[in-house]
Amino acid sequence: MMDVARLAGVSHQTVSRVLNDHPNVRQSTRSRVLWSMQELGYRPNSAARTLVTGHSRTIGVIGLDSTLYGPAATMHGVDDAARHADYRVNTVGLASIDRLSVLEAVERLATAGVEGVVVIAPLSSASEALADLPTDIPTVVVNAHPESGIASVTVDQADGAQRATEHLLAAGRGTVWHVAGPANWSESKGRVEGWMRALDEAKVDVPPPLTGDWSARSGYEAGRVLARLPEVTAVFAGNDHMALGLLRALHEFGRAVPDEVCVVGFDDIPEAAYFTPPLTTVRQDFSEVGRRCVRLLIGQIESTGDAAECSVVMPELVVRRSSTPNKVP
Amino acid sequence: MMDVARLAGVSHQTVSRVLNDHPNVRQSTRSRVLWSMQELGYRPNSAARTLVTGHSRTIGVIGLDSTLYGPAATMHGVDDAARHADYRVNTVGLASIDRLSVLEAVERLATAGVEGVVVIAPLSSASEALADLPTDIPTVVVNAHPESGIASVTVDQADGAQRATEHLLAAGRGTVWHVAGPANWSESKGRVEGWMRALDEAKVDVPPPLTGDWSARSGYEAGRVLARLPEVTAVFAGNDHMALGLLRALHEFGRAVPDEVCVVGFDDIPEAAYFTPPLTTVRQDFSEVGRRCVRLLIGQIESTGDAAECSVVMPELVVRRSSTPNKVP
DNA sequence: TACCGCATTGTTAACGCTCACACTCTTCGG
DNA sequence: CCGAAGAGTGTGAGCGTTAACAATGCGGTA
Repeated sequence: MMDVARLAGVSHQTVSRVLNDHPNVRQSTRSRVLWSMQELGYRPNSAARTLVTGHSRTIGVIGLDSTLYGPAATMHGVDDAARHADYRVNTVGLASIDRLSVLEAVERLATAGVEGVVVIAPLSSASEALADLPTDIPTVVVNAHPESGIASVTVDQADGAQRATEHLLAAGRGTVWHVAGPANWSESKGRVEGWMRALDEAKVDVPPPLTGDWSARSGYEAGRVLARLPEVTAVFAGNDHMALGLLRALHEFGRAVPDEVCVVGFDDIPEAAYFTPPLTTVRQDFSEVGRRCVRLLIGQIESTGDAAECSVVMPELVVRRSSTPNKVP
Repeated sequence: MMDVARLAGVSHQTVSRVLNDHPNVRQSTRSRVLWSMQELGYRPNSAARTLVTGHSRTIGVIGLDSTLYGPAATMHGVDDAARHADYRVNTVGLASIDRLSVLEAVERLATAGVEGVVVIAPLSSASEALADLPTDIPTVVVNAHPESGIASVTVDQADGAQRATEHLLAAGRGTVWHVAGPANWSESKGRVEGWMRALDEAKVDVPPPLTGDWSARSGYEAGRVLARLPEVTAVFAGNDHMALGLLRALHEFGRAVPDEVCVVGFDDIPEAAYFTPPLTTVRQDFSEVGRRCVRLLIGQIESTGDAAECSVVMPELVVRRSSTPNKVP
């Protein structure tokens, strides 16, 4: 910086002013400084700036070490929004999903000097771990439990699940079975809740839900059970990957989809439209979730705000072949 | 830090020594300092440390703003390896794929003070952009062209493609068609190359390859073309998602897989085993790729090394139902 | 006893930047 | 023609840490 100043014939402070777009710099001086910076290939040192201002312009993201579509898509939304707000993004993948590991991840980021944290790990354990966190650092959690009192952006899982279930009920085939996600995910809970609500309102029996782990494999396992029960005519899968496994199992057992069994998924992954048959599902706008996280977080950071705001994104039912039979069995 | 020193009755330098595990600190002093840190909830300031040491212990990752499985999985490998090496990870998603945007991303990271960059954006444009980069910052590129002379970790795409094609040829049905990935991806090129090599060696005709964009949609489009050509009996898809679309199209046109048409994909995404029918594919160990990237990069960083090393990971053919017909047509 | 060597600790000066303040030079109204 | 306001610029301090060197105290050896 001194070099730039010398070359431009000004003081280091003037260079700093140019760097920070201060108004009181003469145009000619400004361009001379700019030119010098160019000439010398000068790059401001962010560590020094952070040290003196106390602001790192960096947010941390805690993500799951998985390749699940939802978290990855949300991550991109976060990254994009942060870039536009001129913030850097520091990621930490969670080694395991217990609260200790969440705490450790937060600690890592805190030491790295982030100004806020977005948690894309919608596990109960994460929310709990965060609840009794040193509150000295702004935090936004994706799909946190509303009661937890932390700022969060949530997709209304229950609403989506309810609509999916109602859609299946509308086929008039009786009750709807459910392959749920892991019990410790808040998403799972919301979806189970919405599914039950729809069944209750329609006054039909609530069959016992099966539980998977979001993977196609687990959907397949569940499918092998369901396929053998002749009374199963409609299944709401907790996500699209499990729906894929389910479709596979039904196919193997010769149960035609959608003519014998209707299936609905959740997420609307890009491939869902190309399943056999194309999958009816509930779309979540993940990148919007990511963007809102950043907006909320930066709000908290820059206004020294408190307000544990919550933002809710509504999902949308996308009807495809897997739930629209031609003939009634 | 001063506070900690005062509470422990030592100088700030001794605190620093404890922090950095210097040998010459008496055990009793060390624990007293440690206790003070605990007591005061002290956290070292990484900006200050970076400023004085000149090392940020941060690496940058340039990724594609996509939810493709490969890049996401590689990213996790990088994140994991970096964490274990006690480096932080700064991500930047690429807004678009032109060279300007790559350069801009590198510039962002450089300003953020990263000590090295991993590029997970295996586009020709990325490699080119990187080739004429200010070489003042260590860089490792995933699947860069070997000729480019940059350090990289590559999966031997051509080998995988060749083996996939040979596997299809072994069914004895004549030539193998190919749905390639986008032309500007180095992966695509390698896979096309391997496919052609296999056909050449078997002395069979090389049909014109179709080109997709990795998405299931594009595979479906290609499938609608291929399904109508009765001479098509074996197809090698550039990745699993396109294979999925392909399967869908073949199904719609009543072409049985694998009995009429054999299909092989590439990547072995977790869902591939649950396609209808389960997909034969070529597995890439993405997290290994990520881990090696970090190892190479840290090697470059810490040894002030030059050595544009290249590391090659071999893919593996995974045979499933989609390429193993019962009856010969 | 005198002195060397080592373990342990303290002191001072950077690192590159921004902030607060001081200073100079215009410009303009009275 | 003088003084005040304000634009434009420079000076010095300090952000929290580590590196280099200096200083202290202890045990052992000549």
